[in-house]
Amino acid sequence: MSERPIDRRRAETRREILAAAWELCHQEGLAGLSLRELARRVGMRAPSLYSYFASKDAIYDAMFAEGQIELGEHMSFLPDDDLTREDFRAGAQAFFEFCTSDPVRYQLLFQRTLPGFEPSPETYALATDRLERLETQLASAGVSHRRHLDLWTAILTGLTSQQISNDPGGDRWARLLDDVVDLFCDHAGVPPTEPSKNPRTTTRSRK
Amino acid sequence: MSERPIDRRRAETRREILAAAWELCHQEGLAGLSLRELARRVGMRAPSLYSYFASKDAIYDAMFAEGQIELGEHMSFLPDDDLTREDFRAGAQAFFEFCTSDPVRYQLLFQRTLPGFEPSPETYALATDRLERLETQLASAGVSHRRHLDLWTAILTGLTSQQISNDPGGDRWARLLDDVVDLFCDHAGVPPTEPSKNPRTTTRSRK
DNA sequence: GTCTATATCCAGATAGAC
DNA sequence: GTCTATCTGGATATAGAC
Repeated sequence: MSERPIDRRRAETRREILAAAWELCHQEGLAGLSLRELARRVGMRAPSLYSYFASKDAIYDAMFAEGQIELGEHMSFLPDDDLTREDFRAGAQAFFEFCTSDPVRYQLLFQRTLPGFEPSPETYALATDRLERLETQLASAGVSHRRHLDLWTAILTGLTSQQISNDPGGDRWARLLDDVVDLFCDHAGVPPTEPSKNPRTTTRSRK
Repeated sequence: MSERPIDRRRAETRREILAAAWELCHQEGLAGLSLRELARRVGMRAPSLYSYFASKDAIYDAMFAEGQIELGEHMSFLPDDDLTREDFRAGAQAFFEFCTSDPVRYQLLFQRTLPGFEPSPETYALATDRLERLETQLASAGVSHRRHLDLWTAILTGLTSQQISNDPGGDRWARLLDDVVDLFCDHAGVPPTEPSKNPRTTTRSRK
């Protein structure tokens, strides 16, 4: 289970390559990733990359996995049980911020735009695990219909993708977030937070 | 103003090339458009395409324009004045169907995923004209805040993109459409349609 | 005017020397 | 592990036949 020095070094080089790949994609677009240029940036020739990744798609796959893990960490502040309306608001804000802060990452994780690329089963499992956790969280707030889960994801990705496509760097859709969360919560039956109490320490009326 | 035969022929060949380009993109993905393969499919060699389009991006631009015009036609059944809640429902259904029926076209029109490609000003004007018409239509139903316009587009593109990305060919998000339209209309103050009257022939209570 | 042929450049990927 | 050399093939652009 412990890492040999050779594996540590190898993992470090992989990380270095991935960091350069992200930077390159930020500059040239997700599909603009070129192995020659990527290799140049880490002081290699293109064929040497194949010692670390089996193919260009394997690099995309590792980036996809990295993005999913980052998203999981970014959302990990949310409790698994007894979500309040405040948690919905904070969760929406966090997801929105995560996505809009890196449109290229958003494109890789949530849009299917790279011809021929599909995440590997192991990597895709990261995405489904995350969705299952969300399902659990919503259910803990009494939102247990798949319709409501689907509505929640549609609302969030809708605001997010509009913000990215039509007002990058701005807040035209960001400002709608709180209203939309309230709209959803009213619809899905998540009770309003009592303004006089602290939602994180109050006993909930729901059992 | 009238077309010379030579221009007619040229326009026809352009249309033929565009049709083949759409077919190729449907098969290989939007970014998978190859000029060699495109030329092969219309019985040409690649360089001959340059007699009809100045560049590959010019082909994308023409496809973008074509898509915008198709969308305009697809939505043209909607009146410009006095939209009812029924019109919102029908409009949402029509937009959703238009988008999900051709994910590649949706990607070209609404997502910014082709590195380096931007529609020309003339072509982009088709998109802004369409959005202005939508603005007018919403205003005619008393929905005149930009917040509501933005919410409407976010909701529609959210449901649409989720359907395309996560349940292509299915109806998982399509089934949410009517509920969401009602949610939006309640929020934006579009009055419910009286069930006993025909919304297209009834005198509206709103002036 | 439109075509074929060709030139240049760049892409992902592999073989094999070291 | 990293390199050079090379394969296949796409994108752009030009020359010149017809």
